Amino acid sequence: MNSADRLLTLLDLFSEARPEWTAEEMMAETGFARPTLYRYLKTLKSAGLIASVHGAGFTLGPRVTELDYLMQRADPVVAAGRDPLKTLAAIHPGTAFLVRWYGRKLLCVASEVSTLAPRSSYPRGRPMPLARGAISRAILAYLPKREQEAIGGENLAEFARAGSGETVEEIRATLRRVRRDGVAVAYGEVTPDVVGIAAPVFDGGPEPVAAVCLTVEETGVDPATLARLETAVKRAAQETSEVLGCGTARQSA
Amino acid sequence: MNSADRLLTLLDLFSEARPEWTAEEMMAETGFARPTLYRYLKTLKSAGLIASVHGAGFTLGPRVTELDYLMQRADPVVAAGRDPLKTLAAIHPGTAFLVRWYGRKLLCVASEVSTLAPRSSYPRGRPMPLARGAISRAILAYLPKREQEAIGGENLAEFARAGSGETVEEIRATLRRVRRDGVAVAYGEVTPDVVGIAAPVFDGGPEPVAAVCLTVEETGVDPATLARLETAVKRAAQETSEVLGCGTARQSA
DNA sequence: ACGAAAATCCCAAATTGTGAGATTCCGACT
DNA sequence: AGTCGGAATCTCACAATTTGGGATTTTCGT
Repeated sequence: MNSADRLLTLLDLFSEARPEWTAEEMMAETGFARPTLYRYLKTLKSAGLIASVHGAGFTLGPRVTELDYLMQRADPVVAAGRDPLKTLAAIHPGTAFLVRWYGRKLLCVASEVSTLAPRSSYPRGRPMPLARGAISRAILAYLPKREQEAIGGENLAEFARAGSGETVEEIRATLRRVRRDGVAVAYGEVTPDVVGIAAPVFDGGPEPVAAVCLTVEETGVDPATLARLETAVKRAAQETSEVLGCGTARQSA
Repeated sequence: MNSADRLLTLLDLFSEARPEWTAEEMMAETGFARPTLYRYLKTLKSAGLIASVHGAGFTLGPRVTELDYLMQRADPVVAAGRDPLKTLAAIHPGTAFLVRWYGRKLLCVASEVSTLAPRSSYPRGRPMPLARGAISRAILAYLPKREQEAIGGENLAEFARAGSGETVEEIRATLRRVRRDGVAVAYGEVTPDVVGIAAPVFDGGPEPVAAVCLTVEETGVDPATLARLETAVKRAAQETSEVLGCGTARQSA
């Protein structure tokens, strides 16, 4: 681990429970010597990634907000999903949102709310679980076997709890069904009393880059309605993929 | 400039116009040797600040989004301003938003929309101009003389264009009036046909940490309404300050 | 399986980073 | 306004870490 890596580990200190750190606390936590720590802090501060708050302490800085704003505005996936999400949300009261796949991580990146009292919210930046919920399955179903096995093996307990299978092979069987249907459905796996319906988004490459998800209240979703919503979610995902320059073929591949 | 500083300059390459860079392009732009560049990229990638996209190229990475989410959720200013913003937006159709002051930069951090067809939007991360508009004056009015002079001197042309004064002394006179009133008003300085009304937020320290701003359509805002809105904005800013643990005394100091 | 581009490795030279302690700076008090 | 205390920076000797040209390996796409 080189000097730059060490410097960047300072960013990992900040958490929701502990968003503010003094230099002394950082020294204790990281073991860096005083001048070294201050050199690192100076570098991060001049880059705007951290800011010193009045009094004594450091927090994450404005550059983080700026960069995320930039990312959001320049993200072709967000742009492509905007209209499909709006259309989708208008079909049924609930929340329609877009979740990007980052290799080993799922993050909400955009959402449209069409109910006055949403059960849960899915704002940009909210992490979604990797091993349960409709989104998880909608993405994993389209990953190569090797990755499915790796992720399955590392999260067996969570997959089992969600009812996706007790073994890697069972999990893969569940994922094959999702792939056949082109859509995943989950009942209260992420939020109680909420049904999640998700389908993958492609940008031309072999792996999905995101998923479109619609969450609605579980009460009053009869099989016919569910079927209608599944179709709508698939269509939204497909429209998004097409804007990203992906032929429809990939979707069913 | 040390190695870590150079590494972080890579983040500055990304812009809305150019959100994706190949390694070759980065080498050409920065002058880093190939192995050096790849070492830097590896470091940033393992920190999640950049991601390599399928094909060939790099973009900003998921950690940026995660960190901003964290920042937003842990930000006491955002939390303190939530209810006051909602209340404020309900008073008149328009947009009520909160702008944080970061030393030399103003960034929107939260907003509430109460009109169906907003003239402009003020999403988290949007930068606001430093030298024109109600927000600018609401913040600058409460900075120490030295900083007012520095910022005034560096942006004379922009202040003049906004009608805030042709010289540093004139600008300071404008700011004194804002300070006396406790609120700043601007007619179409940032967005045409929109009136901005802003007041500063304090957290107990001597300098403001943010401003509350309300923007409404210029047409149909008679003097009486304006006076009512000014009072409402001041109250929202004051309420926010009080939640942050600042006595009301500071506001008029 | 093959070829091209992308990413990593190797290693000698030397630039840069490190850290203990002293010092300066800045803000908070009276 | 003056003084105190903690926060941030400086100094400098030592050496560890970074650098980069070129070769090599890996990873895709076809």
